Order: sequence, then structure tokens, then C-alpha cells
Amino acid sequence: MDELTLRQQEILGFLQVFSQERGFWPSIREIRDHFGFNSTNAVVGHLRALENKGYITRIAGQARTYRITYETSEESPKESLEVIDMPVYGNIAAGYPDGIEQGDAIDRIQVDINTAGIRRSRRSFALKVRGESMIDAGIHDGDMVIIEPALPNDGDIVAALIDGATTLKRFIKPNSAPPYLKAENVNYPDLHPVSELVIQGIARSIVRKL
Amino acid sequence: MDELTLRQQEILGFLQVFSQERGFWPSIREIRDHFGFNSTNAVVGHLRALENKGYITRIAGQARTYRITYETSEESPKESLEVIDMPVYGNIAAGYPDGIEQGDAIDRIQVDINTAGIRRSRRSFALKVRGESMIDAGIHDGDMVIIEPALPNDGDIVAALIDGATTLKRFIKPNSAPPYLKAENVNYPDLHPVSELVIQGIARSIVRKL
DNA sequence: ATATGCAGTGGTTATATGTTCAGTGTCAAG
DNA sequence: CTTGACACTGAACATATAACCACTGCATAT
Repeated sequence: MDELTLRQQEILGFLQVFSQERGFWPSIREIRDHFGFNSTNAVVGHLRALENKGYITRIAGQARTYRITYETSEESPKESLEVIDMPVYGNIAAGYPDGIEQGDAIDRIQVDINTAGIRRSRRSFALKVRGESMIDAGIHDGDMVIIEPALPNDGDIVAALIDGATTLKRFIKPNSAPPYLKAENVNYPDLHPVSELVIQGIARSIVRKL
Repeated sequence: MDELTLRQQEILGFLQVFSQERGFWPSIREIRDHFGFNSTNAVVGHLRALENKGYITRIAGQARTYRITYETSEESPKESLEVIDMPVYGNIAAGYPDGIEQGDAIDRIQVDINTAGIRRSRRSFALKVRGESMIDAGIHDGDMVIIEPALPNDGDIVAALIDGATTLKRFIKPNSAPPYLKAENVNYPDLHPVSELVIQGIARSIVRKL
């Protein structure tokens, strides 16, 4: 496969993006306009080059009838677009992290780390929210919350283990007092831990199916 | 969604098969030849019917620029864990589908179709919510909403074009009155369209970064 | 019987679109 | 200095393609 010039790579990239987003192929004039050319012939030359080098196929004389025969390195261009797979738990029975069994997951979810707001190679997971205790923070019953195991700061929404069950609460850490958990719902009381506070992770993002 | 006649189903099926196998859309003449018609006008009538019933979208006067808005009888077999990549728009200036420029995407998001609650049709996109007009539906400023182009039913949350900008509203379709848009915020009035209601798609899921 | 929607013929028109021809300017290799 | 590949301008030209109008035939419903 012959090498492409910079310009030719740009043209090919535009073809791919355009067809992916719009669902059909651009006309020569649309390509011309996108690159700011003044002549359609500039485009024609590049398309001919792409065709000669075997990257695309066209049907002579017909409109918008391309076919990309060779995909350029468009798989996972940036590391920020890395997709990871996480289990979704309905509840976490025993104390994280040791107590989680694989079979406990009620579902799996796949999101890129940028969207989920998490780091790679941490043992993140998702939690299905039950109850309305965080409704004032915009977290509703049935939402999936993506949790990243980390030490919480004041104000973070965390997944915490209380009475053998996991709930979502806001983590409050006063300057000169032990931290406690606060529900974002006026009808729910604050939770001051009697012995120890087990934080399973920080909520990084929310996914809700409508 | 209106019912299709037998002939219209055949036409729609041909569109899908053709575009899948060839990689681009058939011209009206190619459709005519495939069905053995003697007049292109036979095809035009069917395409118009399909468009009126909301199954496809076309761009007037342009060649081979279809877009299937509603997938018939096609169901993803088992690969429900398929991850697709969608652009994220901050706003869609002019009328979708024509007005989208390549550079308008402010980000990209990758989620598996099962989590996002969408079909594999690849025309879905995400919208960054601005404002508090849907706050009572739990949709906040800054949320990303995954939109799937489709015809809305009563009660769906839709992305709609109003005054040249895209907003998220609930679609209300009374039995014997024209449909209108309702903001899920007591401080916002209902929106009754003066001329035409341009629905860009149905909100399928929400992703919020905390 | 009269209307209405669906399916189609036949021919015309406007334009969207691909194609070709004759050039210009740049830059690197021989 | 010349050659050639590359990137592009500018102006035609041919046709692929969608759109339009008038009309026919056939059901089914009012």
C-alpha cells in the first residue's frame, strides 16, 4: 500500500468522518468547501490519487458512490478514548474490596474513561442506585453511578458501607470533627458513623437510562 | 409511527440492503430498475410516503443523501455489548440533519449500546445540556444526553429545534390537538410551535460527570 | 356514484455532480 | 538549470439525478 501525503490523509479522514456522521458520502463540492478550495479540480486530483493508491473505490460518473477499501489507523486514536468494561452491582454485600464475587454483578457497562471521568487501571465499578436519598443532588432511583476506589475529599459523593449494605451519600469532613455522611434529601438524616466509616469509592459519573 | 404499506416496506428494505451491501445509497433510478418500474415517479411517490411517515430523511435536491430514521425488523442478535462512538454537540445551530458541520462536535463519547439504550443505527449523538429547563426531570445543566433520531411518542423527552437552537423538552401529543413541548421546570412555559416542530431525536440516556 | 388513497406511466425541467482542459506556483531531486 | 511530483486555480462541459406535471387504473370506503 502506497504512502499517502499529508493532504491526502486529510481528505481520506474527512471522507470517513463525514460518512460516519452524516450517513452518506460528500460530494466533490462539499469536500471542496470544507477545505476551502476554490476549484473542484483540487479535490478530483486527491480523489484520483487515493483511488490509484487503493484506499478508496469510486464509480465513475455517479454521485456520492465511494467505498473505503482501506481504513487508516482510526481504531482508538487517543488514549483518552479508551473504553473499559465495568461490572454493575445492585448491592455490595460484604466489605469491598475483598468481598466482591464476580457473580454478584447484575450487569456490565462499557464507557470510555474520559466520559466516565475515571482513571485507567483502577478497579472501578458501577452501582445501581436504590432509593431517593440523593435526589437533591440529581441522583435518582435506578441511576447507575460509576465509582472509582479512592480516598474521598470533603464534599465528594461516595459509595459507603453502612449496616452491611452500600449506599450513596455525600462525604462531609469538618475541620475539627470526625467525617460523616449526608443524604441529599431533606427527609433523610445525616449519618454519623458509630465505629468506622468504610468508603468504597468516589462517584465519578452517572448514567441513567430514560 | 404510521403503518407502511407492503410496497413501502419493500422499498425501505431495499434501501437498507442496498446501503449495507454497497456502502452508499441507491439513486431513484436504481430503485426503479430494481423493482422494474418504468417511471421514476413511482419511486418518488414511495420515498415521499416513507419520509412523511418518518422512516427516512432526505435532503431535497441532493443525490443519494438518505438517512434511515427508523430501523425495521433489524435487531442486534446477541452482541449487546457493542460499543459505539458518538459525537457530542454543544448546540446544533441550523436544522438537523443538514446543519451539522464537522467541527461542531465538542467531544466524543463511547458507550455500549445496551447502556445507552440505543440501536446500532449509528446516527445517534450526544447533546450537552444547557440551562435548567428540565431540572424537574432530573436533567441538569452540563449533563450529556444521548439522542437517537426517531419519531417521538407522547411523553418522550426530545431534542427539538427552536429559534435556531436545540433544546431538550418533553414532547406532549394530545389526542385531538397539535403536539407541543413542555419544560420540566415550573418557571418555564410550554412551547407551542408556531409553524413546524422540528424534532431531532429522542433522549435515551443521560451521562453526567460529577 | 363519488370520493380518496395507493400504485404506476410518460415526458419535461432544473440542477447537483462528476469530469476534463489549460494553466500557476512550490519544492526537492538529478 | 531542468524535470517532475504535488497542490491548486478557473472555466467550461456532460450527464446523473431529483423534482414536477398531467394522467390512468384499481381498489376501498362514504
